[in-house]
Amino acid sequence: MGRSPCCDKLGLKKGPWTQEEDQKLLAYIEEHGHGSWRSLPEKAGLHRCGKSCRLRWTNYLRPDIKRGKFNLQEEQTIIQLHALLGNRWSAIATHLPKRTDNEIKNYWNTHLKKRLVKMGIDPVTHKPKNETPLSSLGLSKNASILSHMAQWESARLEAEARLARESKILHYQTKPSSHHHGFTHKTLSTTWICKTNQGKLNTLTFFNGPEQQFDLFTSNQNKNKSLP
DNA sequence: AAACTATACAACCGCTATACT
DNA sequence: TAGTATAGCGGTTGTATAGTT
Repeated sequence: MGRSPCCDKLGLKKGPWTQEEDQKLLAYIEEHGHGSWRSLPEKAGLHRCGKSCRLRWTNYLRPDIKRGKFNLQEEQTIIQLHALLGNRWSAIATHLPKRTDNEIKNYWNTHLKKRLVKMGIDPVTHKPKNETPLSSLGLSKNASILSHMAQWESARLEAEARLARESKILHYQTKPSSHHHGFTHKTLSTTWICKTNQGKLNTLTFFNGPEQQFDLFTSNQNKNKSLP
């Protein structure tokens, strides 16, 4: 309900962090842990609000963060998970160890989204933008894209229905720990069969946890699943 | 070399959910 | 039970840098 007023206080610094500030924050957390973020800045000798400190820590200073370029595998994972989850960056981040939701979100917005648009795929729906009939398209490239999209759409719809059912079950079985999206991604561990538009069957293993294998589309006819 | 534009990403804002009193 | 503080989330903005004219 109540919103933190900490950032509104006068005299608190905003904008890019300096090395000195980073060091102060790091040193404090290494020694004491972050504890209450609200009281941390004063204790650490920083003229920042607690929220700013928390973001700096979680998105940049945390030692278990992998920085630098995303590799192909990571890119594919993001695209695939985005097709299923939409802009649920924190949920996507749980399947990319050492990457932050902020980093993934930025990478999606600056790289991947544009790439899909270039390919003629709507980055929101993950469907081809213009519903041009197959026959009028250059088949080789577009057909594989459309095939890919059809498979994903099929899986996505199946997943949505499944998750809707599971979330109800989980609601009774456990107290949901995650936030407003209504279900706990981390607790789901499911493999099921989904049917593509071509009537083929795929197995889909879903969200076993960050350190376990994320294995979508294990059937043979889906070797073309990867996007360039 | 300077001005302008595009890109990348760090950081902030405002919201909701949850924990606590 | 209601009110408040805090954490976490996604959207958006600001700024530094690279590229182009």
